[in-house]
Amino acid sequence: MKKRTTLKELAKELDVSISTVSKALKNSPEISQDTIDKVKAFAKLLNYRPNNIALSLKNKKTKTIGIIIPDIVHHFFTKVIKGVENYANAKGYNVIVGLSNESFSNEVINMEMLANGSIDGFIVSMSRETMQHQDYQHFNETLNEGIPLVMFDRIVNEIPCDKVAVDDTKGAQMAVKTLLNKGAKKIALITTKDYVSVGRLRTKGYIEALNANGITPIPELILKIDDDLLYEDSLENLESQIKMLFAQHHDVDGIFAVNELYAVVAMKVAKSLGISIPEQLQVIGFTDGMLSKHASPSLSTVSQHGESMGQKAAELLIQRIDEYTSEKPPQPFNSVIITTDLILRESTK
Amino acid sequence: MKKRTTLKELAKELDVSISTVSKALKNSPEISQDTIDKVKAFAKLLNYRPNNIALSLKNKKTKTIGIIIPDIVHHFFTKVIKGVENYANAKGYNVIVGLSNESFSNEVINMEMLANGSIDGFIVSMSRETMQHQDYQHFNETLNEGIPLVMFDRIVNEIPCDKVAVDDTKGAQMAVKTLLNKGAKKIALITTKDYVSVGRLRTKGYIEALNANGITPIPELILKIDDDLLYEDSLENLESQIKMLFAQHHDVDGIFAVNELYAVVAMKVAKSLGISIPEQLQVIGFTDGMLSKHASPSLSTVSQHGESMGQKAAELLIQRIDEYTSEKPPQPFNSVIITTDLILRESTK
DNA sequence: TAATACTACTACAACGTTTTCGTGTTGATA
DNA sequence: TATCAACACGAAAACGTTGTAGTAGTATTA
Repeated sequence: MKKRTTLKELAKELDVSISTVSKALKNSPEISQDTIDKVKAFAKLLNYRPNNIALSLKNKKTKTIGIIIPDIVHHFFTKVIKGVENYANAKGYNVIVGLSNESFSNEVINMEMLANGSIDGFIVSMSRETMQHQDYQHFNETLNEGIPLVMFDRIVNEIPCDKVAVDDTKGAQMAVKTLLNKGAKKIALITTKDYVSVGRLRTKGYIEALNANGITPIPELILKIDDDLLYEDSLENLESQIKMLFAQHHDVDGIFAVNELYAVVAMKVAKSLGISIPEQLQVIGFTDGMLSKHASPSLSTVSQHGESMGQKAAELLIQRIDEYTSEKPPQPFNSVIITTDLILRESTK
Repeated sequence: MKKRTTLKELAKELDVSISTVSKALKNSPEISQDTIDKVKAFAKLLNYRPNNIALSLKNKKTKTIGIIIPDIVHHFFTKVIKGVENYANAKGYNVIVGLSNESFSNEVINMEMLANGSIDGFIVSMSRETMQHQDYQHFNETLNEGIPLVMFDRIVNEIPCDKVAVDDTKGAQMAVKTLLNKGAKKIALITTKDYVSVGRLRTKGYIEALNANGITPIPELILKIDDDLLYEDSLENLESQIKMLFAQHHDVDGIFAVNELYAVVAMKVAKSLGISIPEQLQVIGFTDGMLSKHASPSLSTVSQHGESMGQKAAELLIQRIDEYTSEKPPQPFNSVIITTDLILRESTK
């Protein structure tokens, strides 16, 4: 196990100064071609590679961005990470991932752990708890310290930063409108509690689409699921609520769910009750993940283009980092909307 | 936008030396309580936090580990990351993610990008291309530079390092044995090409289980899928191969697939052919992901415990990092096997 | 009262770079 | 033969820390 080669070592061996070595490796015109060749050859021999940490310290930039997400076992976030990685890597940046596990304190701790010089900027999707508490102090502190921040998906207006989101309302509208067009008369909604911004916005889209078609939304058809503990385990609660819905409203012939899991579970319950899809019941979900694609019947869904979101977020962030370091006049903050697409599969007629 | 506070600034304002400030913040007995209190109060006021990069440079350790995986849009890897993150964070480490996208050169580039001082160690699952080329030079170089490395899941004996893997062969054996016990007589296998180590090992388990029960494996029943381009898109190839299998062997009553996607697709094809599951055909997959849980019928599967793998890998790596820095006598390399569990659901009787 | 021992600090080197500002040697010019 | 570029290189500061090795000034001891 050898130690890493440093400029100092090269200098000593070649009997020149550190400066000379450094300049030679950068093809400085100050250095004779002879020396350049010698230094380079020797550097190659010893497999010299500049120490990134030293460079970070000197340049005051780490070429690393931090992405903080609530959950990594989740197709959508995974796609976003992929988009971020792709763009960031192409720009010479590394990506460091922090998981909040939907917990406020984890989010804060994670950000503090990184905001000590380890990263040049953040890409964040808030934890559920943060949305609930509406405590955005850690974001503002980060911004005050001069660390740029881009929020995505779960965004909130109070924070002055760049944002990337999906047109949740419009996507939901489109989905519900499509169900109506395909003949559904009584459409139920399975959504989250209102503090989840995306759930709230998609609910809004659902209601607007109904209103636009002269249908008065029926509160009983709107299931607001509290998925505090849900996610991986204990879907029973969800299943039983859906069962009750079907029991009380046997004429429901359309379901719009704000994520693919809810939609798939709804289909499962429906099938177990002998309801045929899409003949008797049409279903559309949100987020185009593995589940939608491989469910049976496969699920029509609103695609969020997570990878594009990640790319855009990374682009905005790196742009902002450049702006900060170049002391350019600050640009106004961007709010980019990634448009959704409706992907029709077997769960709709 | 303020700049970050440094020791120097604190020192100047308080009219003491930098050393005094540094020591005061660390409660050094060299410093009077009076000064300590003053320094701390002022530091809090200015929201001082030590610069991590400077510390990394000084201590020659970054408290960061790099994890290189072939694909992040994949439940298993995602679970592993979660496990790594949890353990690493608890130990004060950050996790930086590199994606190879199953490409050899991406893997090499990614590792080189990080092996310049940015990280203290690697956790790696090889790309498919790397397995194919059998070119492990970049791993060995990394090790030679004194950067510890832990491989997981897709491992290979040639590399002298710690390893964490699943008992692929045994897990497959168990699955096939279970199918046999549940009455299956003619069991097909859907696996990968042999250069994928886990596919090869699971195939081995399949064959051994059959042999142990006095059944001679039939080559035609073994589908070796070339998923070079597959994954996200173009499942048609896979579907048509499975269709052909059923056409030629209508009496197949069991399927073991080396991942959940293959299993789910197999079920889909079977259902489309009017084959009932689990009555006429029983199916078991590998990897307990979202698909298995929410497929219909839900899929019996061999659970890999990705999170445990990640935890264990992180544990081994951090242990090794500590060993390297403390100049302790080197311990022999560990090869940890995470045992699999068979989770029985609706796709088996 | 001089030697000694604390106390409470400060100076400085070091980690590995880059970069600015010298500086000594050539060769050409007046 | 002085003067001055041009050339090729070196010294040193800087990035923000930490820790070792001083060093004043005061208090204790012989």
